[in-house]
Amino acid sequence: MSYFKYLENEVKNVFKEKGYDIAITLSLSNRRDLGEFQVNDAMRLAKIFHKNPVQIANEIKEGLDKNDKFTNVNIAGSGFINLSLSDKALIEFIRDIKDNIDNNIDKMEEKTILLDYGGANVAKALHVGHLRSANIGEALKRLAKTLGHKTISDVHLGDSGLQAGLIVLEMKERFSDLICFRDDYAGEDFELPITKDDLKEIYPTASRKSKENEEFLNAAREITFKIQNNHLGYSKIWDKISTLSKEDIKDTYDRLNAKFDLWEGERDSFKYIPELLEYLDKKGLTYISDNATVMDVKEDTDEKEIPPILLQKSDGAYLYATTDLATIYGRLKRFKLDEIWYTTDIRQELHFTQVFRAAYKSEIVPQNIKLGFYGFGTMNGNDGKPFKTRTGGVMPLDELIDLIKVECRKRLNENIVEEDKRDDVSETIALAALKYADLLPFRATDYIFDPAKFSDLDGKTGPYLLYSTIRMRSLLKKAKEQNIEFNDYSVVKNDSDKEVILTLLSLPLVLKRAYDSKSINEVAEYIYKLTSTYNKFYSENKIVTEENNDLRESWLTITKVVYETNMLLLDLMGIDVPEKM
RNA sequence: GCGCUCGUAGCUCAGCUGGAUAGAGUGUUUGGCUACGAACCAAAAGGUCAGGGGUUCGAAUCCCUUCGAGCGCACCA
Repeated sequence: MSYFKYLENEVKNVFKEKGYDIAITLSLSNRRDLGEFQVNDAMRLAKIFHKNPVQIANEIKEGLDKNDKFTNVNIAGSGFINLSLSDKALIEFIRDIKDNIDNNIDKMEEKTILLDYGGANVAKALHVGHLRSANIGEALKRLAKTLGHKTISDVHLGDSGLQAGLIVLEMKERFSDLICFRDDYAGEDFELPITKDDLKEIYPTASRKSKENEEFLNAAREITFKIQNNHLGYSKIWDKISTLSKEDIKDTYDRLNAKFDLWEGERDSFKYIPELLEYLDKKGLTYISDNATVMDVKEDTDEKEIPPILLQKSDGAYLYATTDLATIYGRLKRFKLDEIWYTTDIRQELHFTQVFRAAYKSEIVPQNIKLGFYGFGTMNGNDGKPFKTRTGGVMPLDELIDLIKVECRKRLNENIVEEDKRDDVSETIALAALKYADLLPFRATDYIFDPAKFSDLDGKTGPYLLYSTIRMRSLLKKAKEQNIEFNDYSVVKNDSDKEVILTLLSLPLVLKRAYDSKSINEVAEYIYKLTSTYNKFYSENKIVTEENNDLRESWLTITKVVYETNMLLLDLMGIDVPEKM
C-alpha cells in the first residue's frame, strides 16, 4: 500500500471512530496557505447526519490532532478540514520508497486486457493521424501494466477494405502478365515487382483513379470482394503487398516505441466470419434488408436512434462492423480476457457502440467482459479542419519526426554529445518532444496540429523532462565519483524540498485518476509538476557540495527517488532517455 | 431533421464524479550562470470561465435556454 493511501486510511479511521463510517477523500490542498492537504467530507456528512459541518469538522480535528503524522490541523470556512504532514511522516514516506519506488504504486487486482490501437492501413504510409492512437494506446497499455495488469496489444491493421482492391487492380493494370493474374494460376510463388517506395505512390494513384473513373472503382470493389473470399491470385499478391508494407509500418511504430504483441489485421478475422454469421442467423438476430445482411442493436431505453449494423453488403462483401465483430469473436476464442480497450478516433464512437451492443446482444461477449471505447479527438490544422499539408495531402509521420529532429540537432550541446551519437540523440529528443506534446492534451478533445508546436523545445516539453532527468542522473553520478554515500533520508530542511516530497506522495492518486479516465494527460501533467518542483529545489540548493552530511545525504536520496520516478513515468509514456544531450 | 462533443489569459491547453482566491506552458516586460549541465530558475502584467436563467450553503463544473464551432447518423474504414 502506498503511503498516501495509508494516510488516507488514517484519516478515514478518525471519521470511523467518531461514528462516520464512510469513504472519504484526502486531496492536495488548493489553499496552501491553510495546509498541505484538505478533507471536504464534513460538509457532505452534515447533510446526511443533519449536523453542523463545522461541528463535525471539529470532532475530526480532535482525532487528527492525536496522530503524530499530521500537524497544523485547522478548520476553515463552512467546514473545510486542512492539515499538513509532520516531518516525521515525510521522513517515513521517503524511507518507505527510497529503495523501491514500486512502494509508491498501488497495484490493482490483476486483469487481462487486450488493447486494440494503431490501426495503420496496409499499403498506406502512416500519417500524423496515426500518432495519437499509437501514443495513447501504448501509454494506456504501459499504465495498465504498471498497475499490475496483464496486457495483450494488437495493431489491428486495416487490410481488408477497398484499398486492397484498388491496389491490386492498379498492380494488374501495370503488371498484367504477372503469373497471379492468369486464369490458370495455381498458387505458384513469384517475385513482387515493386519496392516499398513504389508502394507509397501506388495507393494515391489508384485512389485518384477511383474518384475519376467509376468503372475503375467498380472493378476495385469486385476485386476487394474476391480477396475477401480467398481468390487465389488476388489473395496471393495482396498477401505479398501486405508483408512488404508491414515492414514499413513496423519501422515507424518502432520509432514511436509502440510495441505490439500481435500484428494481426482485419483479414485475420475472416476465418471466423462464416461461423459468426451462421451463429447470428441461428439466434435469429440477423435479417435481410435491401439485399444486405443486417442486425438490430437498438434498445428500448434508447433516447437516440441507433441504426442497425450492416454485416454483409448487397454485393456480398463484408464491412468494418463485420470484421470488428469477428475479431472480438476470435479473440475470445483464443484468449481468456477480462477487458478489451479500443483507442481510435472519437468519430468512430457510434460504430463501436453498435459493435459492442451486437457483441453483448448475441452473447458472443458475456456481460462480465468489458468492452471499452476510449476515443481521441481529431487532429486539426490551423483552420479547424482535419490537418492537411500545404499541398493538400496528409503529412507522413516519418516526415514530421524528421522535421523535429532537425530542430533538436541544432540545439545539441556538441561539447557533451560525441559526434557519432548526435544523430541518435537528436532522434530520441525529437520523439520525446512529439510524444509528450501529443499526450499532454486531454484524450477526447480535438486539438490543433501545428508542426511548430511539436518543434517547441522549451518549457513544458519532452526535452525539458529529458534535460532535467539527465541532470539528476549526472548529479547522482558525480556523487558516486566522489564516493559520497547516501542511503538515508533524515532531515526536511526547507519549503522546496518539502514540495518535492509532497508531489512524490501524490503519485498514486494521479495513476489512479489516469487509469479511471483512461487519459494519460494526468500523468503528463504530473511528471512536469514533479520535475519543475525538483528543478526549483535544485536551483535553490547546492546538493553535492552541501557541508552538512545529513542534509547532503537526504538531498541526494530525494534526487534518486525523483530520478527513478521520472524514468518510470517517461517509460510509461513510451519516451526514451538519452545518456546525454 | 435526429444525436454527440466543444466554447476558460494574446496563442496552445489543463481544471468538469460541485468546494475556499480559476491554473500551466508560450508570448510580452524584467532579474539571475568564470556552471552540482541556463533546453534552467525567479518576478510582473494578462480572465465578466461564450451570453442568459435555474438548482445549491457553495457552480468553470449539474440542469434549461440562446448564440457560435466541430463531428456522427447502413452498403468507406
